[in-house]
Amino acid sequence: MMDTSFAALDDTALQKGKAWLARAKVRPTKQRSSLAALLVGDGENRHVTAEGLFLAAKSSGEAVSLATVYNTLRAFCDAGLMNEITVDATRSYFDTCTEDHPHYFWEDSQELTDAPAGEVAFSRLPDPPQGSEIARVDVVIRLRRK
Amino acid sequence: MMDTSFAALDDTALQKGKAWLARAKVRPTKQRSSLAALLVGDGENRHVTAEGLFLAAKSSGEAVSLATVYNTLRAFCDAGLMNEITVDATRSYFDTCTEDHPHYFWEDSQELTDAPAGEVAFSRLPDPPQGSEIARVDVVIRLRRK
DNA sequence: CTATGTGCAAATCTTTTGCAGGCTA
DNA sequence: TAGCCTGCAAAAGATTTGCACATAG
Repeated sequence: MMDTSFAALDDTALQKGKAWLARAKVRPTKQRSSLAALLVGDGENRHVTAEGLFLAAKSSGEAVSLATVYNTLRAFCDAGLMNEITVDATRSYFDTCTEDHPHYFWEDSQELTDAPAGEVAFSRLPDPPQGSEIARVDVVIRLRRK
Repeated sequence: MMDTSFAALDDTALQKGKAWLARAKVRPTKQRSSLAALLVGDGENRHVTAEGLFLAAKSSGEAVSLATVYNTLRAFCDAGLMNEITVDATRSYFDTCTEDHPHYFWEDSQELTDAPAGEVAFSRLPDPPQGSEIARVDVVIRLRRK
């Protein structure tokens, strides 16, 4: 249910986190820097729920309130640093990769991961109905344990 | 936000609704028959939210409680009569078409509709990771007014 | 008649918000 | 210093559940 593999919260990770915030002109408060470090401190893409990130912060020793985690994830999305992915009607997932790419959703563990790059392609896409344009195409490959 | 075009609740629609329930061996109570008539009474596919169906029932004169609408939609899904579609983290949508097909999601009106049949095709799909199989591939084309 | 469904209200769960105090630029 | 940020608790929505009553087969 939660992504347990977060970046370690060391100085290197903190620097990377702060650089990430600076790139989007997001003010680096203590809480935001910690969360950023957990998210991008090791250069990996992450798919998190608010609850998962909250628990990760807590167990890494950084006390951040759940409300702040929500507000911060929202702020990161508004700043273009993350994307919200809709795969489950009851929970929001946030992705540190902001490009439009396909996902695997593991129905057993409720985990969200990237589908292998370049392995999904459309051969046909409809023209958008008149007066509209395609904002994004979400592809979620739902996996079930066999 | 809600689908306002529901089938009229006349005798023909009721018969169709009851037949639909019978096909899946779902007990045709008064409320279920009414909701089924609204959903499939005219043979069209429908994409509804619980709230939307609840309001449609109410304005067609059939008093059904919101809790029952939720329970009923859940029951229809369990019986294989409908599918839940995840497009919005805050609301659940239900589709009377149970085949795996792509959708348009109109971001302005929050409406969900079918994308034109046959207009979406994959040229490549990844092999499912070992030990897993693909349960479904959700494709949601998000549209924005231009 | 018996199992199942219904309605209401209350509970639950996720996410947002108001406000007083804290911290960054 | 001024304005944005944080934390807490409370609010807000969507959905589910407990329980007494109703009803289909």
